[in-house]
Amino acid sequence: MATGRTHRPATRSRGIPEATVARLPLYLRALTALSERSVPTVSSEELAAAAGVNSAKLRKDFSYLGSYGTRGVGYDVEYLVYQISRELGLTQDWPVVIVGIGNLGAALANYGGFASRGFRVAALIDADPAMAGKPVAGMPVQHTDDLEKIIRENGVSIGVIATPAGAAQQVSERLIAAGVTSILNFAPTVLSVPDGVDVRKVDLSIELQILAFHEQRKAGEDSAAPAPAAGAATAPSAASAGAGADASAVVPPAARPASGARKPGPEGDVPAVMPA
Amino acid sequence: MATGRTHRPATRSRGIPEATVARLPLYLRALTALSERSVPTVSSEELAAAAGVNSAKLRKDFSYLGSYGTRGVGYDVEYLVYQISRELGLTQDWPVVIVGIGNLGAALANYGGFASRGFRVAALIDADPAMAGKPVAGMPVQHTDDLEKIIRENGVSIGVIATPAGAAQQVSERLIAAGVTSILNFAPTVLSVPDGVDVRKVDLSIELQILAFHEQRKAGEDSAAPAPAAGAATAPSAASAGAGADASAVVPPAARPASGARKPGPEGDVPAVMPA
DNA sequence: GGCTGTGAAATTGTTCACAGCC
DNA sequence: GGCTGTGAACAATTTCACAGCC
Repeated sequence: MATGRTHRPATRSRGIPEATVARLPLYLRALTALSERSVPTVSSEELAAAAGVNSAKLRKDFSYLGSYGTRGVGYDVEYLVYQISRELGLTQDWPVVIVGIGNLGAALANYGGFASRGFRVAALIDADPAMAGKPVAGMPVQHTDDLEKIIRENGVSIGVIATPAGAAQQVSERLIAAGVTSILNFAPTVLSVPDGVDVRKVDLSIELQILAFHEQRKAGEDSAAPAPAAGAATAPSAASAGAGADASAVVPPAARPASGARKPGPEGDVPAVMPA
Repeated sequence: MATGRTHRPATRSRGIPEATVARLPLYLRALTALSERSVPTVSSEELAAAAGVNSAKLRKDFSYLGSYGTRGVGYDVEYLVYQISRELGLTQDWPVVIVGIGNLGAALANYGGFASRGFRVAALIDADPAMAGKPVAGMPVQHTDDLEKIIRENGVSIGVIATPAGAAQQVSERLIAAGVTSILNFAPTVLSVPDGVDVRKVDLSIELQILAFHEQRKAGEDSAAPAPAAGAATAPSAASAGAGADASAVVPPAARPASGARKPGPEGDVPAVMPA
């Protein structure tokens, strides 16, 4: 799931499966909430419910970390918080830089969820000279020229990229050259990075597209015909969005590129809605 | 991967595996870029590189959609753009609402990636009366009181939640009651929703935690001792972050809760760095 | 009696490798 | 000759179900 040229079996890391690692932060969040309410112990069933998974999976996950529970009783909340934190590496301080202080970058800088884990925003970096020195989230924005210096002086190994897509690859190269080995990428581009560098992607529109896929299927189940949306009326005509949607959006090509008739698409080839 | 009480085999949807669905938006993005450069055809190898996957996987993925390529030649870009768009349901207009117009909500409202797919931000909603009427991304923020009305009048079936964690569950209930059946949740909470409602989560700090996990392992490989970070000096002491990190963060509990000696953690139990 | 820890089974996802077509 | 489409092998993940301990 992490990108990066992961050629090694990926989970050579130390036995803990990737899927489990991806859930540890979920468990940690649920446990932290319990800890704040001074709950001393939880059963796998309760904790699983709080984390939104099923209990068998949770127990299996924890079994990769060690035997931290007590049969007949459950798990000690504080102890487990600590063990998971340690496993995730959150018992140490992780300075991060955020590059690209637009709307999203500023939102990230202000996001409390970082600081409350072991992450410390060490610097905000932007290419716009007009931004330099302006305070965002109580911290002056610094110019890209100083990127390498900032990385090195702060011992940063994790970088967050929130630049426009066009700048992301170059920014990632500079980050990596300066010593960063993990990147969280919000720009909608595939970064190509050398071996040994981890990249994780968050793409907001991808998530929406996945929802749309399922949403469409739901509509198809209700009635036989693939009806438009769930709600009723309106739909203010003109398929292209209000503001400046690039007109290229979705145009049904004549038919198949070459050759004549083929088997139609899996569900019948008729476009449900077709812009005129 | 989608949350929601997915009890059905999940991929009863129409044969297309979830993992494939999750990659379609990636392919679509790469194809759109090619289309803009007027590239007529691509091979699975080229397209795979552009999308950041390997070609076997891409071909397998496409084979679930149908036989849209031409042996010896490759795929017709325009045709494939259309087929994937249709499969994802992007040939229709999807009005979405964003609830919670803080930093993140505003960033989402301004994010161009939505409009350029089939998504149209139909309304911005916030609970703060002071926000009401204020323009964000060229659109007046509306008050939560009108949530149900807005949903119904616009036929919205997809909602985006960018509220604080405490408000998220209640907002989701109101959205669902008003007709929303898919939710993209940015609040760091597990939403519990009825069957038939899809939830996808994006949690910024979770991604960072996963990176930290791998980062920690890397450090361990370099030298025998688990060295701090990659870079060199600094690390401005004081483990807790600058601003208002909740002091409860990470406290190593005395030892095991009950009983005496146990097998130590998988990697040896000594905490790498321990706040004094 | 209640609940964890874990082998074994079932399911899902990925990669290989090659037949089939242009 | 080049490249897609796909069965078959392989790998990862999830779920089951129950032995083992408190």
